[in-house]
Amino acid sequence: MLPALLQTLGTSRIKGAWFTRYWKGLRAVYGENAPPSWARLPGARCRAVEHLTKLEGLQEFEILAGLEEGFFQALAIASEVLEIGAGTALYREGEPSGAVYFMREGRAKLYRSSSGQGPGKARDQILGVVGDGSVLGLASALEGKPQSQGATALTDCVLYAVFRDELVNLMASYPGASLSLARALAARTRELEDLVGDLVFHSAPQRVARMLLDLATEEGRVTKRGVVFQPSLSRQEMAEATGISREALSRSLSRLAQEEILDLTGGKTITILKPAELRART
Amino acid sequence: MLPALLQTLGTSRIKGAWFTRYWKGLRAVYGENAPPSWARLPGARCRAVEHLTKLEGLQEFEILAGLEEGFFQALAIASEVLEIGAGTALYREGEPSGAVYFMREGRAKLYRSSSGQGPGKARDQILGVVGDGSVLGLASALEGKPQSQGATALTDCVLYAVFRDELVNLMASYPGASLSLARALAARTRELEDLVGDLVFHSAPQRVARMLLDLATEEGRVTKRGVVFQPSLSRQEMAEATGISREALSRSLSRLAQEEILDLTGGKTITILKPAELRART
DNA sequence: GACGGTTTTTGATCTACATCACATTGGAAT
DNA sequence: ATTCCAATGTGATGTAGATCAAAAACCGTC
Repeated sequence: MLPALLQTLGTSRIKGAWFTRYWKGLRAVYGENAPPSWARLPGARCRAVEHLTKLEGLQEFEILAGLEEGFFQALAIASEVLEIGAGTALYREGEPSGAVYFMREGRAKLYRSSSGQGPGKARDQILGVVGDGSVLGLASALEGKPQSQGATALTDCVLYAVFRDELVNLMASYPGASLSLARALAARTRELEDLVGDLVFHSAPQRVARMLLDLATEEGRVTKRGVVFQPSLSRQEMAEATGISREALSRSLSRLAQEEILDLTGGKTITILKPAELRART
Repeated sequence: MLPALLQTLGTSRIKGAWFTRYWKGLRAVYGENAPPSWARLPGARCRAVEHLTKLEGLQEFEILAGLEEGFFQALAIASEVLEIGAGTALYREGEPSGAVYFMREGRAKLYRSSSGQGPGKARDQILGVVGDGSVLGLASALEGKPQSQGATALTDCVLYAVFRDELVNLMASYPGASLSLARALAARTRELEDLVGDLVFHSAPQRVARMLLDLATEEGRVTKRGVVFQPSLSRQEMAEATGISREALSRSLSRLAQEEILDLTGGKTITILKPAELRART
């Protein structure tokens, strides 16, 4: 591979070179040695927690189940407990990857922004909504590249934050941990593939139906009338998760309400009256 | 989380439950213990290769660079050298994950199919085109789930095949290997995120331009007239990679040729006459 | 309660792209 | 060459969903 080729095409063989540009921009803001990500989170409180409490908390993570005692001890020492309020950005796209976060409690959205020209024109695409027990920022941390996605808390969250380098060191010492975290990454690739498939193969109403079912699965509870839930996503965000415009989402929902598949009259709460019917629309 | 909820919604909290259905179908065909994937590849030749040769070959993989001698020894013992012809399906979506493949030589496409009703209606979406030095089927192998994607050789390929379980064992013994492979997975998630971003943020002509640049970066060479290459993808496949219809792709290309950005008169070869201009269309 | 601002809904229009139908090309087989 | 078949190109048409514009609902504040 000749450098001439890359120069002529203006591309780079290393995928995501695009981010490097971003990163350079951010280095200008944050300086060469970026401060630990959470040190500059506006809504964050870094809580001092006893070692034993941290240890117990970490051992509850399903993805870490079965790992050696020594690993948990080390991870507890390396991690800080972090509390952030709903709406706080945990990290932004293009920012240097400083830490990895284990979500103990709360929900967050992972998203990507279009570098859309002109202010007010930028669009977001939600890549996933994650809850208790997930790992955030792992991929970028392993690659040692800037964040490929943004993460924002949808509800108040409690997280364990671990510095990138410390996690990598831990992974190098505890093979089981690497394997578990690799599995977590594998699960994310599958979810992303699902997303791609959904986007290209299904129509907007179908995607809306699926999105509702997914949300309800995570956030709903069964009642006599159907499945009731208060979505953690605004309509705008639902549209971003579905990959359509806010207006189109609104119309889809109205349509489903009109057909008495949904009940939207409850203010912020949504009731799925006919789950089977909704599923059939997938 | 109540089972009642899952049952009412007809969903599953475990993402990708969909594949389990596929898998069950395939078990009916292949039986409970599926034969090693490559044993039933029609166009495959399993070549007996000396240990030392395998060892050297494996050590050339960039993603494995710097790992311990012992790991390479073990991997060489565990792996088989496989040759498959252009067009051979390495594995299919939904098939039980039997092995992981290290691509030594050749190019392959990773894709997902729509479960489109009715024959002749099924569509494919190409998730990526990979070349020398890539790992195929790793994510599904780690998850221990059926393949979430299909892989088909675009050119004749030489691969090292390793049984799923053997690779997992190796990873558990050599932490460095887990870490390296986790990095490979991280890179794939980034590429998938790029794909999602591309699909939702950019128009068809923009995606075509990017696809051409990406292909040319991998397969092109610089000449006086511009960058020349023989795409490993057919027009149909280019369309699938871009997420548009074959007709739309054709029109896009014609348009670019008309504007003298491309030269398509060379039969199967494409010449990018004005790389900068093409890049500007991104 | 009335008020201002944000978020959501509804309506009307416009367009990019899919789809269908058919023409053309190009390459393998003979 | 000639024939055949698959792959590709082009033209005409329809439509899903974006976009623009404006009304309506919601929400906190006074």
